[in-house]
Amino acid sequence: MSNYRDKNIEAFADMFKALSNPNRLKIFMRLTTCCLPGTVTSINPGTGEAGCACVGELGQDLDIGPSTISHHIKELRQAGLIRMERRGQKMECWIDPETLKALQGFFS
Amino acid sequence: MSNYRDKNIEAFADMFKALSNPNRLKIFMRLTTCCLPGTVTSINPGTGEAGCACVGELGQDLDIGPSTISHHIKELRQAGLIRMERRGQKMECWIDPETLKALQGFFS
DNA sequence: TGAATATTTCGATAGTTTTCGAATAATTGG
DNA sequence: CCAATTATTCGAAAACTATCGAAATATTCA
Repeated sequence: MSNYRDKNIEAFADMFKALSNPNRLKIFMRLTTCCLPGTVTSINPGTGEAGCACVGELGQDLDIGPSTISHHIKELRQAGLIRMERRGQKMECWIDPETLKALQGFFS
Repeated sequence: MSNYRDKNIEAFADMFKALSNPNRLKIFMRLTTCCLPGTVTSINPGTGEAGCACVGELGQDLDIGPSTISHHIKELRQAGLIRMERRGQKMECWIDPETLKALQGFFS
């Protein structure tokens, strides 16, 4: 009887690939940080839960252009790590809680 | 006051890069599996702890040549995920327990 | 409507990664 | 010592990635 990890090797490899670039990892970590109480910047439009940031905010202090930021965020989204939704002119991003749980389980 | 993750972004990115290749991820998972009681194949020469496998064993069922296996295992070692030591003709590999702990902590 | 803001798409380029096969090295046993 | 086993190094080819800048798209506000 194979377990959850064995059935999803490709999906986990995609997640780790998304996190393998330092700039993408910083974006991911910024999102996990702003999900903590006290550092919330806004409310998820989709879930109503606390904790998200727009593309521009996520690209601050990263020394790469907006088109590259956009590309990286797309990679994180396609790996299933983050979710996003338009709110006015901005695109709000937040960590996918199910995926985060899966990653926590992977190493335990 | 910055935390452990923030100080080691590059190191974590290197670990995730090492795990981002499906073949390397399978090797890593095989090692974590054989570390569990009941599936132990041998004893770590370095630590005396249970759970390790040689390069040839790790490459089984992977459909890639031995030089590629060797390359992948080198990547895992350089990322700090595994440790290895010669035992006769074979090189025995095992998971670095400290690094595994760091990864567990990263997502929690 | 038109300017401003925020983000994405596209095409290009430089650099990196995966994999192979051949050659090389380390170890053991006859 | 020699052959067999195990693993590594090297050089090459194909595929992929990170980044840029210009152009395009979406939205708001005056």
